[in-house]
Amino acid sequence: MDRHIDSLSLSGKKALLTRLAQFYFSLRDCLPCFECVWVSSVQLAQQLGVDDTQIRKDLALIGLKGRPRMGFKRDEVVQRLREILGLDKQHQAIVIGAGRLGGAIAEYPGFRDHGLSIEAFFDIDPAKVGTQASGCRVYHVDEMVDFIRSRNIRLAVLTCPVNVARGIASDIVRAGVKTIWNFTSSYLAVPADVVVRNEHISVGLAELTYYLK
Amino acid sequence: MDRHIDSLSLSGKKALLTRLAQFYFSLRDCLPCFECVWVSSVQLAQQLGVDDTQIRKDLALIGLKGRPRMGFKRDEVVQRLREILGLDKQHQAIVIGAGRLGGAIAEYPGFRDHGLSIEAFFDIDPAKVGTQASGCRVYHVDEMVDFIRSRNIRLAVLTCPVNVARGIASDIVRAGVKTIWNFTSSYLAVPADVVVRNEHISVGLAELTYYLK
DNA sequence: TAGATTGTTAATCGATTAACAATC
DNA sequence: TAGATTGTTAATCGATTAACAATC
Repeated sequence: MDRHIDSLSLSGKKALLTRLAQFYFSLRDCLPCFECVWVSSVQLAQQLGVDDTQIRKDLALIGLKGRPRMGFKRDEVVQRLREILGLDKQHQAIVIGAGRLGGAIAEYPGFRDHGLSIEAFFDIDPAKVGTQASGCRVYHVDEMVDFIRSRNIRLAVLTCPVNVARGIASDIVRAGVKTIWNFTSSYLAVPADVVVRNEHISVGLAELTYYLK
Repeated sequence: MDRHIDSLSLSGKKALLTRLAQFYFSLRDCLPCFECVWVSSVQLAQQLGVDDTQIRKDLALIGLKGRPRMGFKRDEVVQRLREILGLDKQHQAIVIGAGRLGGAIAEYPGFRDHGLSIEAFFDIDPAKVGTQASGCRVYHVDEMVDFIRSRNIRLAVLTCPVNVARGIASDIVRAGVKTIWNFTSSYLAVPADVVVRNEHISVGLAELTYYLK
C-alpha cells in the first residue's frame, strides 16, 4: 500500500498528495448534491479538469479497487483518503506571528475538522504578548523553543515577517519541528527529514498580474 | 520576447511564471545582504534549491543576457521580472467575503507595493454590509455585478464560503472578471479566457499531515 | 593567460495520455 | 448479452539534467 507511494520520486509524491487532497475535498465539498453511492473516475476527472486515467492510477496506488460499469464506492474512497492523508489523527501546531494572517489561519473552520489544533501563538510585539488570539495565548518568541520541546510540537505555521523567517525556521527545527507551513516569501533551507510547504501568496499575485497585462 | 513565452504549453507557462516570481522575490527579499551588482545563476539556484541550467534558460527566455565569468546584473534582472510579471502596473481588485482571510489578504503589505489596490469588499452578512474593512467599504453581494461593470474590475479574490463559490464565480465572470484568485476549496469551471489561481489552503494542510504520520 | 560562467544542444528521465483487453 | 467502466501496458510528450563549446 503505502510502500508504493514511497517508491515515487520526491516531486512525484508531492504531486500525488496534491491530487489526492483534491480528490478528497472534491468528493467531500463539491459533490454534496450527489446522493450517489458510486462515483466514476470520469465524473471526478471532469470535476477537477484532469485526465481520468490519472485518477484510476492514483486510487489503485492507495489500494482502492473500482468495479467495472459502476466506478468506485464514494464513502470508501473518502475514508481511505482521510487515512492516507492523516486527516483522521489529531495534530498539535503553533503559529509564529500573531498578525491577521496567523489569526485567519487559526480560525479557518476546516482545520479543526481535520484534526489540527492550534496550541499557541508566538510574537515579538510586547503589545500582543500575553493577550489571547483566536482562543489561544500569545507568547513571546523567546519562549518558543521551550514550548516546542516540552509539548513535543511537530508542526509550525510561519506567518512572521520575511526578514526573520530563516532565523525562526532554524530555531524551531533545532527544537524538533518536523513540518513547516511557510506563508512568508522566504525560501527555507532545512535538513532532509524536515518538510516545508510553501504558500507564497505573493507568487500567486505575480502569476495573476502577468495575465492582466 | 514575450512571444517565446506564449509558445509554451499551458502547464509549462504556469511553471515558468512561478519560477520567475520566485526569482524576483528571492532577489528582492532574500539577498539584501548581497551588495553585489552581479548575481550568477549558480548562486540563485542554491538559494532556491533548483538547477542552475533552468535559471539560465528562463532568463534567456525573457530576453536577459548574462556575462561569462560575471553572471547577470541583479538590478536588470529585478527590473525585467517586474515588467514581465506585471508588477509595475496598477491593478484594481475586489475581495468577495469580508471575513478574516479576506481582511488578511487585503492588508498584506506586499500587495500595494506590487500595484494591487483593493477597491471594495462584498459580503452577504447584514452585520458587515455598510461597514469598513481594511480601509474599504463592504457592499452587499447584490451590488457586485454592477460594481464590476461600472469600475471595469478584472481581478477578484474569492474568500467566500465554499458552497457559494461556484455561483459567485459564474456571476463575476459574466460581469467581466478575467482573473480569479480562489481561496476556497471549490474547483471552478471557467471559460478559456479566464484564469483561475487556486490557493487551496486545506490541500496544503493535507499534504503536511501526511508527513506527520 | 587561466578560469569561471554563460548559452545551448543532446540525453535522460518522468509524467501524461492513448489504447485496449478484462470484467461486471 | 451489450455496454460501460476499470486496470494496465505502451506510446507520447515535455521537463529536467548533463555535457561542453563559446566567451569574457
